[in-house]
Parts: sequence; structure tokens; C-alpha cells
Amino acid sequence: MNRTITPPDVVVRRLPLYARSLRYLLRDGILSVSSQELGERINVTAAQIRKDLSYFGEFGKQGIGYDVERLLNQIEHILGIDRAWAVALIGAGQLGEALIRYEGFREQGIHIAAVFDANPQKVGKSVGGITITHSDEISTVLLQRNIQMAIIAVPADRAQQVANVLINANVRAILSYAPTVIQVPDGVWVRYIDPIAILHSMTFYLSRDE
Amino acid sequence: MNRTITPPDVVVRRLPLYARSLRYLLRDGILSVSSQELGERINVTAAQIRKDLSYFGEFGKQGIGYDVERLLNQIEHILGIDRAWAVALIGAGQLGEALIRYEGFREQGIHIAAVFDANPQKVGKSVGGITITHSDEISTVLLQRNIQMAIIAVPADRAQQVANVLINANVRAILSYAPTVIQVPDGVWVRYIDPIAILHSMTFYLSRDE
DNA sequence: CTCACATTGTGTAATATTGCACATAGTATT
DNA sequence: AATACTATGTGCAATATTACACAATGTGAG
Repeated sequence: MNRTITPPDVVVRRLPLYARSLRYLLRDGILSVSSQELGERINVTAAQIRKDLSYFGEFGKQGIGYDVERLLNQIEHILGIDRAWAVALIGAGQLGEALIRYEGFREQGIHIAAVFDANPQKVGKSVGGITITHSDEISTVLLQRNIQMAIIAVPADRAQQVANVLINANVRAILSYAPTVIQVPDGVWVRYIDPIAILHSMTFYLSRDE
Repeated sequence: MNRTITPPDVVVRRLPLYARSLRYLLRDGILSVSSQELGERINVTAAQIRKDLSYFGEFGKQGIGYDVERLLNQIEHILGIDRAWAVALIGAGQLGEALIRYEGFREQGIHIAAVFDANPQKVGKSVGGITITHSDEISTVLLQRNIQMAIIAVPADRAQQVANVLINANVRAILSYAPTVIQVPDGVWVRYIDPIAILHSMTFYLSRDE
């Protein structure tokens, strides 16, 4: 029985995709779905989905499949996204501003609750209804407000030092847009958004067969 | 000998990270590096790096390590990033505009060579020096200019139909920012930028131990 | 020229991930 | 109530990925 062991990270990373697909099904008024059907929508085998879910419990009905709303609720609960999360954004440049204005975050429970920038010219300004604070205040503000997640949107050469400050402020999950690898201690999670690396990996295949 | 088999995709996806780290080393005037040192910078074991490289040839010197510039050149050649790539951008909304203005793409050989939007109000406008074309023209323009890569920055409910058009226009590599899984035939590569899914997977760990 | 040292490239082992296939159980039909 | 279907949950096999560990080899010092 899988439930007794901690789920591999690769499984945890798929759960949000399951949740999203279920949300689309629900929106379209589809009440029930099989692992087969769900899998076809997101290019995952049916067995994979069932095995993944088995780490967390039994959610389906044999012969029937899964109740869409119920499974969605369960997955959202497992991921902890049945509540809102306050996130700090570090860096209010071109990218940072675009992230502030992106509505998808708030719609999915990601609340950008504080924005920081090291440029004094930006501090005090308001973007998308939120006032930019100086980066020196990161630690104070985050500890005070108990913010545990952060998005890094600063240049690569400043990313590590920003991360260090965040870690000191008890941040435990970081999403970095900076094109560099960040070193963090155990217990802190870092993930990256790296479009250039992605494009550069695909050029390999384009170059290859032509 | 590894060189005779095709490299796993997981290896190909690491190559751009190696290249980037080597670029930083080169910029800092570091001429030589061991797999150990390189690995420490990007959190990959030394053995992994050596094994990865072995799919493509022998690049190091025993007892010494790797010549930074030489290895960088080799990896860039393997990936096909020793030349520029023309990329089409579909969707000139908030996100699309931010991507157009992002200098990192051009600096790394990614040239946004054409921008499309379905909104007639946007067509004809110029953003960052490039004029927006109507999405109806995607196929014509891409075939004519032989553009094989595209970035999708349209809402989720339009992503699949955009992808279909792209595939028809012989696009073989797609980077999608739309929060949905796209179906493509064999021979076409799709990768995703999905910050919400990433954040939602990390909340799992934050929820868990508290 | 020889020796001590460092680091590669790689065969092999270990681990992680995915996929198969089937017993099990719920539903619908007659 | 019996039968035919359907689709789950899971043990096990297959595959993929990572890590180990060492022979091979190039370098530099003396």
C-alpha cells in the first residue's frame, strides 16, 4: 500500500496538473471522469494517474471512475491550495510588474502580498494596487507577516543574495525567474522558470534532423 | 560507449544549464573547470556531468578538467545555439508584450521575428520595434520565413487551436505559457512555463510540515 | 625520467519511475 | 438474482536515471 510512504516529488508536481484539468472538466459540467479520460487530456497514462493518487488515498469508484468535484477538492486539500497563500515578490522591474498584473495568480490563490525592489526610485511607487517596499525591509516584513513563499524576479547576479535574505526570513519555497542556480539549505524548496533554457534544449532536436 | 545511442531528453535539458554556467565562468575569467566544480555550481553531481557529456564525445583532459571556452563552444554547437533562431510569438497581451521587451531572448540567440494577435485592435500596432500581424497570417508568414519555433502566449482556451495552426505551418518546437496541456503529433516538441503549477506543487510541502 | 597527484570516461550497481495486467468491486440490465 | 461490463487499486516487471568506483591518462615537481 503506497499511502504509507512519502510521495516522490515527481508525483507532487503532477498533482497541480490533475487539479487544473479537473477544474476545466467541472467548468464544462462534466461530473465524472475515468483515469483513462483524464490521462488523455494531459498526456499521462491512466495507470500513472491511479498510481499517483494511491499515494494519498482511494478516491475513485470501481467501474465508474472519479467524481470530478470530489477528486478536485481532495487534490486541492492535499496540495494545501484549498486556501490562499501570501507570496512576496522581489524585483519590480519589467518582469516583476508583469507578474503583479497577472490575474492568474490571484485567481488560483496566490496573493502577491508584498513587493520589494532595491532601486530607491521605485520604492514608494504603487503598481497594480500594491506599494513597492525597499529590499532592506524584506526580512522585517516577511517575518512580521509570516510569508513563507517568494518569487525572485531580479537579475541573475543578485539572485543568490536575495535568496539568502529570504531564507533568513524563514521563506521555505522560492520560485526564481533569475537565470542562475540558487543554493539553499535542506528544507527550502526552489524551482525555476527558465524559458531560455527550455528553448535552448528544443533547438537540439531542430538542429539534429535537418 | 555512450556516444552511439541517442541522449535521453533529461540530459538534453541539462545541457543549457551547463552552457550557462560555463558562460558565467568565462565572464569571470575562469579558464578551466572540473566536473566537480561545475557540478557544485548547479547542484548536479560530478559523475552526472561527465556521464551526460559522454553522450556527445570526450571534452575533458584527465587530471585537468575542462577548458571552459572550448567546452562552452562544444555544448553550444551540440545544442545548435551557436546560431540565432527565429521564433514566432502568438499573443500580444500583457504577457506577450513583456516577452517582446525581454532582452534576454535576443542576447541568447532567440529572435522574436514575428508577433501575432487575433485582436484587430492590436494588429498593425508596433511593440518593441516589431509590428503585430493578424493571427490569420500565421501560416503564411511562418512558412514563407521558415520559422520553426513558436511561443504561445494566448489564453488556455485558445492554445490548442493556435498550436494546430502552428503545426500546420511546420513549427516543430513550441513553448507554451498557456495553462493547459497541448496535443501535438510525433516530431513536434512542446514545453510549458507554468508558474502556478510550480507554486501549487510547493505548497504541498509547506502545508505538510507545520 | 620517475613519481605523486588529479580528474576524466565508463562499466556496473543502485535507485527511481513508469507501465502492465489482473483481482476486486461497483453498476446496470434482464 | 444472475450476468456482463467497466474501471479502480496495486503487486510486480520493465525501463530510465543516477551514483559509485576505478582503470586510464595527462601533468607537474623534483
